[in-house]
Amino acid sequence: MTSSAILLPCQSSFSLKETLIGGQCFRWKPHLDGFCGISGSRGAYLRQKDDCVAVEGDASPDADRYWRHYLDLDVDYDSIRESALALEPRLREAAARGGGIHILNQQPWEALCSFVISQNNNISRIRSLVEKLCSLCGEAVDGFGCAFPEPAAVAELSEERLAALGFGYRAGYVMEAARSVVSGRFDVDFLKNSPIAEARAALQAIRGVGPKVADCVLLYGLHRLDAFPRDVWIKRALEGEFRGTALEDFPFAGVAQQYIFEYIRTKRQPE
DNA sequence: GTCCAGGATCGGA
DNA sequence: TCCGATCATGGA
Repeated sequence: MTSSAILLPCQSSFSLKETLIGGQCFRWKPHLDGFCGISGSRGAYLRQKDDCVAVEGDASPDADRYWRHYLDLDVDYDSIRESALALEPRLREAAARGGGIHILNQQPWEALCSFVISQNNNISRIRSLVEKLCSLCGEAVDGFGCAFPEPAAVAELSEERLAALGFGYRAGYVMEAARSVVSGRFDVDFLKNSPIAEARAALQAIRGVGPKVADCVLLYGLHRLDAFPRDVWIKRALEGEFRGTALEDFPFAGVAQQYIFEYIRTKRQPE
């Protein structure tokens, strides 16, 4: 981390921590007063200082543009949050807790693979499994560990090998996800531009991808903010304090969902 | 030992 | 269409 830092201006409400550690992505680790991780083939050490994010470790000429986009810093989340609150006042507490979250612009394949792994699993174990996959067949990124593997590299593994690493019954699903990308069945352009019902159906045609994982891929991998992943926590909230909410049809439903997810998972912790 | 986790699939009602 | 059983694994 010897390269000079790039400073990216951000809205003062932005929370780098909640964005990187809140369950969208499983590759960022706390480091000193910031976070270390890899997106695509780029490693970086990110820190937030008030209205800026400092980027170190990426000497690429377009590092500024790349990380601005990855962190979605050009989108006005203050406006999204206010419209969500206007639509659903019960969101007040959740927005106070998770309102600094941005939706990352992750690689579609990484989101597909990560959330196939995530099914019926807890976050710490998902992180561990994703890390194993990267170490196994991801390319080394100087000073930051291994990149998320290419789909072709995963497609060349075997179900037995993955199962032996602890992937359990998901091993076959991970292989299938990789093959769907290699074969072109995972059509990013279609998923990005089709009506969301069609995009969901296309994703659920991949074995191991159900309704929840499909929406995670759409939200986190294709940046479709109208997607609305329902995991066990969100289902509880929808049957409890958010019963009858209109948020699911909100154009930025996925953002509101992320506030709720952060809120219900952390409200019993001091911070 | 039991329960749970950013669930999906399958067979049977 | 809906419901329950089942699927590995490890931490609480």
